[in-house]
Amino acid sequence: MPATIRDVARESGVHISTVSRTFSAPHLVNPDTRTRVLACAEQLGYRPNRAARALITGRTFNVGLIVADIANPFFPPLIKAAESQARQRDYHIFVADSNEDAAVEEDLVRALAKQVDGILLCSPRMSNSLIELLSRDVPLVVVNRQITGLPTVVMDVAQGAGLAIDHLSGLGHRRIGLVAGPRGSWTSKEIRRSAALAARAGGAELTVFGPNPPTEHGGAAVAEQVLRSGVSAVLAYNDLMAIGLIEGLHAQGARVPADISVVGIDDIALSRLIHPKLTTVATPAAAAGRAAVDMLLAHGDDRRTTAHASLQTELVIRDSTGPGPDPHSHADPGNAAAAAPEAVASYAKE
Amino acid sequence: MPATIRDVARESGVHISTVSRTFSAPHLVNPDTRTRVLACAEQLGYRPNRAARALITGRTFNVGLIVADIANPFFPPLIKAAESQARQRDYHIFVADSNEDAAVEEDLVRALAKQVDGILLCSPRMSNSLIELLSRDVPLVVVNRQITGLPTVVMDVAQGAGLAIDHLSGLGHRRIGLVAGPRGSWTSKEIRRSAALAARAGGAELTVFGPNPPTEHGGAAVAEQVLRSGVSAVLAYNDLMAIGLIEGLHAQGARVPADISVVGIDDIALSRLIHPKLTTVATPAAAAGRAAVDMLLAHGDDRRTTAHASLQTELVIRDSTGPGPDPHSHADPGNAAAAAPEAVASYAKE
DNA sequence: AGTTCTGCTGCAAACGTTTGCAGTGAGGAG
DNA sequence: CTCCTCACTGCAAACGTTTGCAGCAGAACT
Repeated sequence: MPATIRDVARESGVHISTVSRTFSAPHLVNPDTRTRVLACAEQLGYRPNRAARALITGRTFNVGLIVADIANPFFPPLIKAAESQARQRDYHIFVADSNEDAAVEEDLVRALAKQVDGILLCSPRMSNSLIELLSRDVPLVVVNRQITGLPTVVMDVAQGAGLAIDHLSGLGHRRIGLVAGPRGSWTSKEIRRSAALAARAGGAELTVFGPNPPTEHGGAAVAEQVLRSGVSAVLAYNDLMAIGLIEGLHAQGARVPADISVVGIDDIALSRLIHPKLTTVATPAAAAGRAAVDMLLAHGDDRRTTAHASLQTELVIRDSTGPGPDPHSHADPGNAAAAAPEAVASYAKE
Repeated sequence: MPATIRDVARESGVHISTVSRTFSAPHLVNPDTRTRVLACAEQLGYRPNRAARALITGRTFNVGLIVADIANPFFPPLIKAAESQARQRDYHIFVADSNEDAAVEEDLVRALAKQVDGILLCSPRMSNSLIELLSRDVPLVVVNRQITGLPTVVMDVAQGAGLAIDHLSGLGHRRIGLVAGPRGSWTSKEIRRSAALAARAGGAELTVFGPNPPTEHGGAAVAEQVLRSGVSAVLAYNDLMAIGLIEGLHAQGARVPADISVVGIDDIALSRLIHPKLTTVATPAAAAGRAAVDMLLAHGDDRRTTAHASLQTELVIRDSTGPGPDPHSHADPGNAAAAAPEAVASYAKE
């Protein structure tokens, strides 16, 4: 029913190849012919069939975008930026949600592979080796994970976590908790690594809780354990967890930041809206989305270019952090000792 | 480079048509042959090329999903549900963001039309007539707008707005404000219509502010005007605006709900996390996403089925609403009179 | 004048599938 | 034994493009 290239050809009295060239290689056709063809096309409402084009050129002008959880407010700005950037280049974006599940993620990559020119893998939960394997089938750009040999875009969350810990130890906190993210997360490992370093440098002790689901609920669930452990400040894997944690702490009767300080990571819109306003590490999600699309598309034909982009993060100090406890009245050491094994146990788990 | 149907045929010693049937009409091929073909396909990593399939069948197994703003937390749950529902039926979803712009929206529909089997138009900003026009090119399901002659899924926000106003007038509020949404929004009109009705029934006066951009910022921007108008309670077009409004009111020194009550619409995750917890009308976004996909896909070949789904909403009373002002000490009537023209003016605008 | 070049256009093969039709052989009915 | 049916499989056309090649006219050289 819709007009095809043949209809336009017939109407404008030229061969279909000329019509084709009018669209895909305008400089090869006589200006007069071109305007005539364009007029007919316009009048017939002709739009090239992308499936047919894809069939022969092998390029679909689509890109896939796989995220762990669309409902996590960290992702929408990234998706939005990627979509807009892609659209500017006449690309469209398939968005898929892996539900934080590595197996689903793999399925999605495989399913999408045939109908896209490349895939943006955001905060993947798969193993590196699987990702490398899949990248042989379809161009991949990995966001929020460093993998040598593949193009990647990461937020320098290690730097950010370091700043956060420095901030806390600077406020006098000597026992700091880290609420880890989900199991497969590279970011979570990075944060832990960097936080541990910074804690040591600042003369503080770091206790790790997790892994946990990276949601508000995941944060709330660990609140009691955090409180029992006797830490006076906590860095959470992301804002959502930090917010959940604060809720949980309030529910347990603790005050933030008077009794315990909390720092998040991401700086989602939400973190300015809760009470207390969240101190957090701002990550440039939109910039990452744009960079990833650029990288995928620049990439072009020469597959083996493996660029790496590392985006700066920034500590945003708001109201959820305050001075550490008075050194003479701090928590019962027995309690503290009890907490240590937990930390070790969860450390070993991942 | 990737395996084609021909490779599988050669490997398993059958004709390509048999391979094709193995996948698209398994009952037509001998079980033995089928298993052999499947084995070869598996081994070669064969996946049918959807573009080629689309070319001949005319079905792409893709659907488009256009929203006004991905970053609006109302949409992600809807998108997530739609994506999941679609994936269950082996469909994939193109997500696009119109930036609240009707012209962009039209472009997106046109661009997507050729490569999807149908489009979900969520909270469109286009005119009804344009939507009807476009629906001749591509099957459309409209979400959050009632259009006769097209399949639609709406949240019964009129009912919800009525409940909200009843709640407020029940609390003794006699002068209620309505912070309207964006210009092209059907939902905003519905809310206004229903709120006006309910206000009259409850013996309250309704003052309309807007239209406004449906964002936190849009809500904050109108705070001062709301305060000056002397209303003691406000219903906002959505939670985001309600939250922005509360921020704005706080900034002006007003307390919520002591000085002024605020009700939102949507019940986004956020509304439970701010302080005070927001009283709001819960809309079933995920259910709407699923219903819309079902409708589009059930639709199938017989184009002219125009189902309508109307999803129940529900008032969730939290902490941002409280009793109305003491009748003897209410706002300066001169002030109130000054506010009325504003309302009328903005009413006429849309 | 002959030759080459240039700018444009047509021809036809190809991309990887699906699908109506025709062909095959085996088994059952008469 | 013959004929019909049935279950399966092969054949080839089609879907709407792109693109290498060839053709053709006229312009610009020699």
